[in-house]
Amino acid sequence: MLLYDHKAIEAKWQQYWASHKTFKAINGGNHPKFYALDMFPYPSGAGLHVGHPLGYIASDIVSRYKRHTGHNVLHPMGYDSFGLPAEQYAIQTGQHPAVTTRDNIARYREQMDRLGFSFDWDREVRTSSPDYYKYTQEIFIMLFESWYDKEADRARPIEDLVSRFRESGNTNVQAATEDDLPAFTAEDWNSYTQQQQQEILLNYRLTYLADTEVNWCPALGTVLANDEIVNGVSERGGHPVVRKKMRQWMMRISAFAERLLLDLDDLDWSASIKEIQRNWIGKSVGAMVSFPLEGRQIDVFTTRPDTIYGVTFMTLAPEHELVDQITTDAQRDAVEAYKKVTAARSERERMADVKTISGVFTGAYATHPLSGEQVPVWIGDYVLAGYGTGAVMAVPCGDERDHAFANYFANQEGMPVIKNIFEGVDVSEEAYTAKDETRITNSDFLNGMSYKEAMAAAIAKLEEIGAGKGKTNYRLRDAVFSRQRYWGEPFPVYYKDGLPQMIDAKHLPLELPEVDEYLPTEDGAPPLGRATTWSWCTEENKVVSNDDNRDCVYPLELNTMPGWAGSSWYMFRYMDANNEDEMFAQEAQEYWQNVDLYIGGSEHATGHLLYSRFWVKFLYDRGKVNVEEPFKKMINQGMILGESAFVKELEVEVEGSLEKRFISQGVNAKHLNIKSGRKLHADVSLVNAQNELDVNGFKAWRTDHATTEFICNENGAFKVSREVEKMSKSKFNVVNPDDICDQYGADTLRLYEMFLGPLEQAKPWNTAGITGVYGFIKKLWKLYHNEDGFSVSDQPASADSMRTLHKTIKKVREDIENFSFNTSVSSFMIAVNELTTQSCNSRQVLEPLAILVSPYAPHIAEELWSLLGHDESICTAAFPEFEEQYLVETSKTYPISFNGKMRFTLELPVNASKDELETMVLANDQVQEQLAGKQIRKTIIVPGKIVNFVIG
RNA sequence: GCUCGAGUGGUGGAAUUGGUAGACACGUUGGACUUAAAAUCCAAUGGACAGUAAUGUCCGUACGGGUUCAAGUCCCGUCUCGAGUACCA
Repeated sequence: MLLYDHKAIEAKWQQYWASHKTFKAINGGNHPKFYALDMFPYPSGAGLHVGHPLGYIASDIVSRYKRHTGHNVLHPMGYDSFGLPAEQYAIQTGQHPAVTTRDNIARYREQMDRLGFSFDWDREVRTSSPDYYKYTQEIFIMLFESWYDKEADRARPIEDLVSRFRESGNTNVQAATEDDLPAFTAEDWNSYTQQQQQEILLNYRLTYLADTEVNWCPALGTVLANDEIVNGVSERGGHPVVRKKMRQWMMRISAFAERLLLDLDDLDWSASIKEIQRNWIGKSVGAMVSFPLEGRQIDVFTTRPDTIYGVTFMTLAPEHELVDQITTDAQRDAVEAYKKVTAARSERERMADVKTISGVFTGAYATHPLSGEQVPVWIGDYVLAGYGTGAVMAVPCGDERDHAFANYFANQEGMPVIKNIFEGVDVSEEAYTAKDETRITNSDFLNGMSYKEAMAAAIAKLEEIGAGKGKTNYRLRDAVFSRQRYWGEPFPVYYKDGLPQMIDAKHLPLELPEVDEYLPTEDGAPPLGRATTWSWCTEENKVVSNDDNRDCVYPLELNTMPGWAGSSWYMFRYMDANNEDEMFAQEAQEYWQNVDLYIGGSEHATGHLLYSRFWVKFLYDRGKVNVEEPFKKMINQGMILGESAFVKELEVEVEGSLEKRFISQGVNAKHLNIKSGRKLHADVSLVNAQNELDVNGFKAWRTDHATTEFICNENGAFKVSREVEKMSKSKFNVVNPDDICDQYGADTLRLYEMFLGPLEQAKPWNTAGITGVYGFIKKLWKLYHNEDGFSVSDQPASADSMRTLHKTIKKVREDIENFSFNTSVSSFMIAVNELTTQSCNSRQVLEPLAILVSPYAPHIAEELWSLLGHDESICTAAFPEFEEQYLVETSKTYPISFNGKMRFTLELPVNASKDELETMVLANDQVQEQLAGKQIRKTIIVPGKIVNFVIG
């Protein structure tokens, strides 16, 4: 084979790897383990574009490198195959989502197989497969049967809690629950009915049913989690979202807030993702303070108890439950009117418009717990019902929002003059929000204290008089876990007397029922409400018809689980993917531990990456796994952007009537009578590297524009304009990896994707640039061939060639360790260019070179390896070791600078001392020339680096 | 608004601890081969100025300052872009 035929070579080796199971990972053995994981894809109908494989290529390079360096590598792939698009498609076409999903997966698989990934496909998982989701259901049951012990700071079995209740009631139990659960004694507990006991336990379980304000998306017919909403509309589809009260399954992730925050420190993740998670968890340390009011009390959370004497008024959220009770008759009409107005404003309006200040005085006065003063109580929508207690103590001198509110309502009834408690600070114009630079004044016992001292003293005093206590608040809310959808995991739950009951894990999976349509029922129940066989028989332990009237038959839950359920634990399933008896064997997990390298997009920062950390901590507490974090190191690959092509369309007036014209980029349009213009996307496949449009192709594609006249440039070509945008079908700028593989091959595509730039950066795709790496591959091939065919000599290589080789070994090893793949590709190019110049065809160099490139371009490497006479796959070859001796040089090219400016270079002995260097350099003619009689004021010589003269 | 990150040729991007800015590619231009095209190969390519030329000088890493023998790299200020967040008390 003289010519490099990428199609034949790549097909041959892909087949070889598949039939030999080259990448099958074994659990155990003497080699150190390495677990490289990609975020598994949702198999969409559009297939892969060139942006998708970027991360897969990077993880594949690392995986192949780790195999070469003697690691046992786990590198699996699977599909996050429950999700909305398949269901939307089902609604439109009636095709079962399972069918759509299966077809899409087949296409993804085909595309991935062409790229030569070293996945162990025997471990594939699909979240929508009952073999998999039965364990997702099992974890749900485990969560239901657990509570969070704050004292031990971990999750525990619920039986444990029950026995505590039986012995001593709930007064000594510190559990993560909603606030203010009524206290009961052991006698109380034991006197409760089964039903009452279950209702109480529901308040403690890690997954529980609750009536909560949820984000309801009418267009999608489902609720959405906070992280599924972007700018007040749904992340998918951009539909409006409204608040609605619904009974939903919730996940008590808030119990884990502190651990989720703390353990971030030890993760090798990007600073930005960690920061996003920190903000999302939103820890704030402060105090709860109670303000009595006519036998009731208003509780507030504040991060600034040091400013307690600066309280000028209080503000409640309009939805606050006390509002109706405390409002005076005189203010009632105004308060009612305001409540009406704010309730009508959608969440989105409220968010978009944060500048408008609004509020109403309730007429009520609370009592300041320390000073005893009367403090007017207002309502205002700048206070959020959902955070803290839904009420604030307003300190205008130290808080901008309070200051703005006080200013806006200054001189009105119920708005006193702003109290100032900061020494020597003027707060008449704006609030003083700095903490550390002043002392407290006008504050009784806090006078003269700093922020820190006053914080501690105020909390101590409040605790002493029973008016408050130190408290830490988190922004992180419990997660809504119910979705009113069809294509998700069914809950293993049936209802008996309105109380949820778990199906025993041994009867799982509870498989999705068939439905006639994938829409909600007429009375608004989720799609599962359409199933006629969707009841649970507790005697037969199976799903039975809804018509079954026996006493042992109960209705099943109609909601399904959200997309993040299956993806929260899949990294463990890969460790023992075909286990039919349990989710994974303990030994398998103990062997593989957790993921050493996780590669995926940063868009999952507050969804998948937070929820999976939560589930892993839970599984750890319950002894299922021995690690607390799923992903030790993570890299977030940047998006590959598309280069869209645009055709400019003008509307011109010709003899009194309006006509359309397409005009080429760079053509002067002054002679036309232009009325308006716009640009249309042109499919990038119709545009060549010179930005010239295939006009006939365009006309055939956009038949609606077939008759429009094209105004071409002087060469008769029609040029489009280019713009970088997100790669997507709707922008007609999608580049398909299959096309690239056909034309250039997978090795070239892999190299080119890496060559584009640093993995983590977003960058535009430009197919034209691929010829550079394609040329490299061909030059690499030629190194091993002469006119007659394969030809490698057994003669030792020259010193130059050995230097080139070892320089490259060093660089590539460093680059892979640092995930700097783009610079490796450059150094391969340099190596091949140099070896070509050196006419090197020595086995001594070409054999290790094949191994060096094999993680990046595995097909050509395998082919060369086999041509070199090896029977085994190159994957088993040891990665070349770098040997310093080949890089040792006798001389070094020194830059000689004058006043910091490099003037020329000199070859000087590498081992010369400072003094020797100085003597040699000064003896040089060029130096004397540069000096031109000027004096040397200072000489800086750094051996191995530089020589610099300061002259003048 | 706040938080984080980033600004280097026409383009993607290189550049250990401060030590020869622009590696490697793309594109462009010129040339070779060819009836022609493609492919391939060779040469030039940050800008300005001077010179027939080899070459030399000056300016250049968003902008303005500073530290240093020496700054893309360190410090201060400004601007722009991107990401996250959005009244979180």
